[in-house]
Amino acid sequence: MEIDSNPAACQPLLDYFGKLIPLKQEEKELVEAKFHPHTFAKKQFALQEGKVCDHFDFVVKGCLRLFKVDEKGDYHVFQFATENYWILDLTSFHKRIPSSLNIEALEDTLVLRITHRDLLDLYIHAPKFDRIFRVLLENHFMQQQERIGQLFSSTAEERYLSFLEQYPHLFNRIPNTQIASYLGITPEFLSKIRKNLQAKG
Amino acid sequence: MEIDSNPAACQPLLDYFGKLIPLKQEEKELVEAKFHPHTFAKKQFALQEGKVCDHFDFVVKGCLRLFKVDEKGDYHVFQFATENYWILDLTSFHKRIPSSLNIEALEDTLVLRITHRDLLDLYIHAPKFDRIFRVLLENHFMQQQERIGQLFSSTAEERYLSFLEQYPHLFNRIPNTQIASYLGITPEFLSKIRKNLQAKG
DNA sequence: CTATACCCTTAATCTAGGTTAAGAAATCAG
DNA sequence: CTGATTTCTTAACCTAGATTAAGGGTATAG
Repeated sequence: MEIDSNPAACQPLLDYFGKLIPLKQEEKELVEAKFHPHTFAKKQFALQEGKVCDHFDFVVKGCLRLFKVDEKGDYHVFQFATENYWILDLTSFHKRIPSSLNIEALEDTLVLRITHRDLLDLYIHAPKFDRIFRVLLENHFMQQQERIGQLFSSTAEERYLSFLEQYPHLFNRIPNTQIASYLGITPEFLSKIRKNLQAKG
Repeated sequence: MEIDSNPAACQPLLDYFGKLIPLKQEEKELVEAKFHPHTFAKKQFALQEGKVCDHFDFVVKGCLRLFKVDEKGDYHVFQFATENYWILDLTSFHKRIPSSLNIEALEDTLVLRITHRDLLDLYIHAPKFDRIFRVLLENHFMQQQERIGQLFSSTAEERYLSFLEQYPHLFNRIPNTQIASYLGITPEFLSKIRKNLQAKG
C-alpha cells in the first residue's frame, strides 16, 4: 500500500468544497482542523454492523462499499465510494443508533473523516456548511431516487448497462460479484447477462 | 370539497418548522410571505411530466402521490404525501430540468407552496433554513434508503406488512392499486397476498 | 337512478431471475 | 513457486411474481 496520509493533505476536500461554494481562509482552516486522514487496508471494515456510525467520510483515494447483510445471509451493496465520494450510514449517524450496515474497503483506501461531534461544531462555527451539506445531500438523494426508479422498471440487463455507463471507472476495478450485489442480482445471473450481451455486440 | 385556503393558514407549517428549530418572529413572517396556499381537486395534477418542477410543497390536508410512468406504460409510486409531508421532484427542482415524474392528488388537497426562486431567497435572508431543509432532506434520505433495502431483501408480502405498519393511516385511505404500485407489484399479486394473509390470521 | 368508470378478486399460464452444483481461471499469501 | 482462497462461468431445475382474461363490486357524475 502506497497511501500518503500526510495530515496536511486536505487539499482534495478543500477543492471539492470550493467547487460547491468558495470558502474563506478561516473556513479552510476549520476544515483542516476538523477532518482527519484515516487509512484502511483492503478488506478492512470502516464500519461494522451494530456499532453507531460516528463518522462522515470523504474518499481521497481507493474504494469502499456500503452494504447490508440480510436475514438469509445475502449481501446487498447500497453504494460504492471512490475518489471524491462520501460514505457513511446516515441513519445511524443522525439518529445515533446502532447501524444495520457495514462499510468495507475494496482497495487500500484513504479517507478524510469528520466525527459527529465535530460536524455539529462545524455547522455552528461556519453555517456555510449547513448549505454545503444540504447540497451534498440533495445530490445523494437524486442518485438514490434514480436507483429506485430503475429497480422498479428496468430489467437486470438494463440496469447493468446503465451501471457501465454511469460508473465507467468502476467496472474494471471491482469484481463482478460486487457489481451483481449492487444491481440486486446473483453473480450467476450477471454472468448470463454478460454472455448474452457478448452474443449481441 | 371543504378546504380552508385562508392565506393566514401557515400555522401547520410554522408548527412543523418550530419542532425542528425554534423560529424568530421575523423568520415566521418570512415563511408567511414566501409560502402560498394551493388547492388541488382529486385527480388533479400538481406536476406533469415534461415540465420543470418549480415548487416545493408541504401538505396541510389531503394526499398526493409522486409517480413515474415507464416505457411500458406501467405506473410506479415513489412516495405518498399526506398531512405534514413534503412532495416535489427534487431532481427537476434543483437541476431546473424537465421532470420525468408526475404528482397527482388522490384526495382534495391543500398544500403550502414555495417556488424555487423564493426558496433561494429564503436561504439568503434566513440561513437557518439551510439547516432546516438539510434536516428535512436527511429524513427523506433515510426513508429512501430503508426502501431500497426492502426492495433488495424482502418479499412482496413482507413489504406489504411493513407498509401497513409504517403507514397505518394510509392503507384504508387509498385504493389497493396505489399500494401495489408503491410496493412494486401488480394489483393481482397484492390481492393474492391479502388472501394468503387472511388464511393465516 | 342509472350508467360508466374504477376497483377487487380468482385462476391459468408464463418468465425473469434464483438455486444448486461443479469445474476452470485468476489472484493472493507465505 | 505453490497451495489456498476468491472469482467467473455453465447448465439443470425451481419459484416469486407478471400476464391475461374474465366476472363481480362499488363509487360517482350527470
